[in-house]
Amino acid sequence: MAGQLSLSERLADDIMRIIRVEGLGPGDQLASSRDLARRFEVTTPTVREALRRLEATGAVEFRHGSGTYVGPGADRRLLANPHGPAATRESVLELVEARLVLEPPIAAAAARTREAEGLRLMELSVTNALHPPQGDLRPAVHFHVALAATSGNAVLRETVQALLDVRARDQIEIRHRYDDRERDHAEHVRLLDAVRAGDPELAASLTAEHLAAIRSAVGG
Amino acid sequence: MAGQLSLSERLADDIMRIIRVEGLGPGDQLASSRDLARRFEVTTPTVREALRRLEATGAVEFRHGSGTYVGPGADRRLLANPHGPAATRESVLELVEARLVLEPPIAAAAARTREAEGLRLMELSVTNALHPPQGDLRPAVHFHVALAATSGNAVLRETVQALLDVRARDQIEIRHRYDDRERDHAEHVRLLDAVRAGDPELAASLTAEHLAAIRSAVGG
DNA sequence: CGGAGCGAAGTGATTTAGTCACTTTATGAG
DNA sequence: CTCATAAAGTGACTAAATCACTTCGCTCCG
Repeated sequence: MAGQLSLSERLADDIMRIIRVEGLGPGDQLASSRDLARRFEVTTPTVREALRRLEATGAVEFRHGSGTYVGPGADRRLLANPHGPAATRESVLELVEARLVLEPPIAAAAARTREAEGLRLMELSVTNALHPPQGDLRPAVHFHVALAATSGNAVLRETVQALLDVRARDQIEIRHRYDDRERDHAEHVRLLDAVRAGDPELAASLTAEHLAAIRSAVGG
Repeated sequence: MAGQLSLSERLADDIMRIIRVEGLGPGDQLASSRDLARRFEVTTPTVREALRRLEATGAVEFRHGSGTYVGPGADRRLLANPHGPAATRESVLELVEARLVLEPPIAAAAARTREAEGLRLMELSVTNALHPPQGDLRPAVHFHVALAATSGNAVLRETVQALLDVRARDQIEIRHRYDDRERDHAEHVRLLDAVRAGDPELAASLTAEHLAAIRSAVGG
């Protein structure tokens, strides 16, 4: 009753092990399907099944004609379901209300820890919002993710990232409902100041206000 | 620059659509690979790639020789990465600390809402902890998930579920470090009472204490 | 009548072999 | 030097089998 793992599941784990021992990060190219097939002594369709599993979790990305590459998500523990249910008015509201519960304490934790790299990302996100870099193809770190990162806890960062990824799937139809960039920016600046000042209560309450505004805009 | 989705990605979405329009839930059997291949006019390896994607997210499960079945996770928006990084002492601690930030406010929300079905699950979980049902194959709902469900917000429930799924992957090696079932049970009972009484502050602080105990046991 | 065992049918698991489509890069003509 | 083009490498997908496992009905024996 032990090895209940399917071949493609073990294969996927083996491929992740390769990625980790070789220290590959997002954007790095992986060995070709044929190479992997030879290396593990299986056929290419089998390798492809394993890679599809990893693709679903954002661990790898396919580029037709070019190769397979390491994706974001390779080292994340939490993910948004890429095949999750479609958005409804209720589900969008439910998501905002969940963020209203979860993100204020995260902001408070960030104001306590003030992790350096997270602070840098918050500043970067705030400035980029005004001067969107043109030739820059960097993944445009989201402010709330940077805020969570400032807590110094990667699980909290990944949680916020996953919540925003869920929103991203929904937002295609919702975007126009609440897209007040200027107000967003102003609130982000105040939030950044509160974190810089090391004021957990203020950071939490500002986050709550910010999300409450979004909630009412979305139809709460 | 529109349809950048791979065939297996679209196929996976189509299969999820079938599951939803036919109202299939966890445990229900899906059409066979060959049937799906015929229906979508592709070959079986292609269908299998799509199903592997869904398997990775817990949306479907394969049973060799029997069929393909709908899994838990089919309707979840948040997931634990099945191919996430291996557990370390630091990562386990980081996970507990994240829960310490996230779960107290969830407990408070539960004490405010007191959703009926969630309360029932909490009671079930508490009683089952003492009298483990023998012939029962139900997925043994975890107390903290039931607590989150009592908030009435499915995103909060899925968040806690995902966090616990991450722990489950790690816990294989850690289980023996903190397995004080009796103490757990006692704290769960008190927590249930606080929620029943509609006391958000007490529910939050009890949750914080509970998780802090786990943290120090794990080596904080 | 009832249970044990056989076996066929259905299913997933994997292979083999090949074709097509796309991208990148090197080459060579202008 | 520039640009078109050929070549090589890659993923995408097909086609047709074979193997392994599960299930279930049926028969046969008790």
